[in-house]
Amino acid sequence: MALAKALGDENRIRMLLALQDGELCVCQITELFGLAASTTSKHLSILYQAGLLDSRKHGRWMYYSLPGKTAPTAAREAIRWAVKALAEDPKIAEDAARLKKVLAMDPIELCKRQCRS
Amino acid sequence: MALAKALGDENRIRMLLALQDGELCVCQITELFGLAASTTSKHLSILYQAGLLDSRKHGRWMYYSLPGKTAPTAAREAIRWAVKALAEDPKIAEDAARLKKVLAMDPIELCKRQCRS
DNA sequence: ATTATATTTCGTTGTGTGTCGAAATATGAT
DNA sequence: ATCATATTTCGACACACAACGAAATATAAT
Repeated sequence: MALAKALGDENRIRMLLALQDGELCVCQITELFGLAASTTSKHLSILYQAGLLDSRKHGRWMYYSLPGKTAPTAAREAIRWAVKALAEDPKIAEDAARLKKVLAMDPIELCKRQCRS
Repeated sequence: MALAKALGDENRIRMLLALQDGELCVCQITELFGLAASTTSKHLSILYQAGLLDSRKHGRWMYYSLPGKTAPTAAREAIRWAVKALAEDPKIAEDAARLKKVLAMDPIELCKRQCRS
């Protein structure tokens, strides 16, 4: 039931799908969606607690990613459904496009800096 | 996205799964969950608008059921996921048990009467 | 036509929760 | 040690929405 609830929020499900191409850190996702960092963190925490995300801490950066095979099958099936269900959604496509820009941003100069590696 | 939101409410997803064994009318679902009739109606309406339910009016009774093959595949996949994801959920099992009692109730005498046929 | 009943619509109320900013925590850099 | 930065936690607020009861609608029964 926590799964369904976690996926019930638009921003959360979009965050989940934004991770399809690999892990992102909180500040990247924050930049991507234009939310407060604390809000982003909360959403990611909810997804994580529902088993929908893996996390990895590296220095000050917290990376979230779609879970691997270790994840409970219920969570993996939920993700597979979400990916399929929203494959055509224009908002998801826009998110993907914006994500490219975020990934291309100069990691140093950024106020909301991109934090890769 | 409406799909995920519709499934994000606990009562709604339980109502959906309660329809696994066939159509039910609003008063039966109302009895099953102990909610106000108007609340039940609203939930069913939201599920219906998301494409997750079929409906059929027969006399004064409104029957809701899981959609057939005519339904959009997105909705059908959502239902398949929900059924699978909550197959083991104790609340769903309790709902199914209570449903049996509701179906066994005397259709005539019931205050919240069962309304079959 | 009138009455009874099933459902929906509407208005209201209360709770949940998404959002933010500020403070706290954690870690890296100087 | 001090400072900078990434994230989380906390408190407050606003808005969404689930719940109810009452009124409205629809249909059957008398």
